[in-house]
Amino acid sequence: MFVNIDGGLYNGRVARSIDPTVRMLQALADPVRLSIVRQLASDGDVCACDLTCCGTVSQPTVSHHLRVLREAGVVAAERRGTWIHYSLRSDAIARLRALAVSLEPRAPRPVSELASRRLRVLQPTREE
Amino acid sequence: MFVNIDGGLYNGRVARSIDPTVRMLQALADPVRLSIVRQLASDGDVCACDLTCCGTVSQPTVSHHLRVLREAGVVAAERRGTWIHYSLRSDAIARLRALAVSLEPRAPRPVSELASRRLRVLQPTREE
DNA sequence: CATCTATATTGACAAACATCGATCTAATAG
DNA sequence: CTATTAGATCGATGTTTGTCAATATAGATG
Repeated sequence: MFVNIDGGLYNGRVARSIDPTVRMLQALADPVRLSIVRQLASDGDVCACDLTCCGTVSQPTVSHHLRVLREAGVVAAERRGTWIHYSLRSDAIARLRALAVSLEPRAPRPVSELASRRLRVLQPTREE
Repeated sequence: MFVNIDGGLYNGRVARSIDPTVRMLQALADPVRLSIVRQLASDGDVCACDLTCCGTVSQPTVSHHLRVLREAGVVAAERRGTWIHYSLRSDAIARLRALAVSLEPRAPRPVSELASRRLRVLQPTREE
């Protein structure tokens, strides 16, 4: 058992990732959950019953997906009487936007960063 | 067997999603793959060998992840002699950014959209 | 209290997935 | 052709995940 590339423990598989960005992406990376998130984005504040009745998945499945989204910090739940209203968390959206921006192509990096690439003394130098 | 919420076929589980955004999110939602993508974003153009040697996962595993990223349209591969260079696809990043923007809170929607919400004749009207 | 409705939880099951060792393929060098 | 190196593919394995039916919980209401 050793520490993995992302800090998670390795025991036959990568451990449940601690990186909040990965957790958010895992939560979004399901058709039903993304559909829920899109509905929350367009409606702002949605009762869980509105999500249950309109989909093709059962109520327990919707509840399960809402739990995944909640535990990943993507949605917030607020009880109002019998109903529970769900809404998107703005920090989650901010995190997603930050990821997109961080992956955007940048201006050429300083030489100091390039110098840290691994040496390849046993291989012919790559052109470029 | 019936059509699912996202158009995929249902046969005990949601079929492999056709939604390219979901495919992209599934590809990104893994610690090793996100780490690869981040390295590609910072280095611009990376030889697969540089990804193999620096991680804690084996070469076949890296190759597998690169395949997933390639098939999801996140990265592009280009052979240069013995090496294969990988780079981020700008359309994938654009898609990610578009998703983030589409989830951003908007100005209040026109009433016409609100009218499509389901009627709840058997329940007391919710305040709000 | 009993009843009803909205959600959550549990348990089970099959499909998908991440991982690795072993092997295969492709390109280059001698 | 042989040897070497970079990558991909295969097969097996254990884990995770999405799904549902059944059941439980929680608030409201009579």
